[in-house]
Amino acid sequence: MCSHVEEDSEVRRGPWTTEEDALLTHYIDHHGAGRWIMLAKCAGLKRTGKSCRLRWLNYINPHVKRGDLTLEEQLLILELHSQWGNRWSKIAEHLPGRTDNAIKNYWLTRVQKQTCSASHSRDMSPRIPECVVPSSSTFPGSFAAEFVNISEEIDRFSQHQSSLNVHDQVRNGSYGVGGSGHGTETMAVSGEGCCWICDEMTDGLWQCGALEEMGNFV
DNA sequence: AAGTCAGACAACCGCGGTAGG
DNA sequence: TCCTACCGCGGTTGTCTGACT
Repeated sequence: MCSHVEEDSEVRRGPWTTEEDALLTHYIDHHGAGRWIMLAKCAGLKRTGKSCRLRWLNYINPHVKRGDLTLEEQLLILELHSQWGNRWSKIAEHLPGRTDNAIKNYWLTRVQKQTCSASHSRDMSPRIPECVVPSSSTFPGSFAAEFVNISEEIDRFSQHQSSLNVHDQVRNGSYGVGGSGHGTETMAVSGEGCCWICDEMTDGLWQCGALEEMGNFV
């Protein structure tokens, strides 16, 4: 069954080489994925089964989508994280082609960092973020009136993201989405005092506090 | 041009769950 | 029921690369 068992017990670590990638790809093409410990031996790789599995799932697998996360994906991650917490594999199930590792990295390097920098600039007490309270200049009309338009904004999002259940979260008070009135941004507010701006121009997701610090949001 | 730093992401480690003997 | 091997997940660390001085 396995004609390529290496006697050498030395285990390689660190970055994968193109030769190793080729060996792994070739073996999986012919025998399929799974049985990783056996696979590692039979493919002639001086790697652990775990390492092979990780390399396949996170990098070599042709279904893995690479490159920047889209605005829709970023929003979806936000929503799913509020629902599942750090259950990265669970979150990844809803983002075809994205791996749990990639989502985790995205969250830790982008989202969490922004949240931290924003919270450090203020006291840590729970509060309604300033950005959801409309000032007369930036949010004409009453606070209530602003939220009347939320459903329209959600519908806009739903056109792009039929899988989102933002409607439900807004109803139960854990999530809010409202338009800024400028046509290119949409605001999402979590129930934990966290506020996000989706900028369709830059295809990015901004945390209110971070934006305020940058002077772009008053 | 060289050195330093920070961000992004790939890879490893440890733990818990599960299936099979 | 216990033991062992294996798998998958989440947290953490390591490495690379580009920006900045």
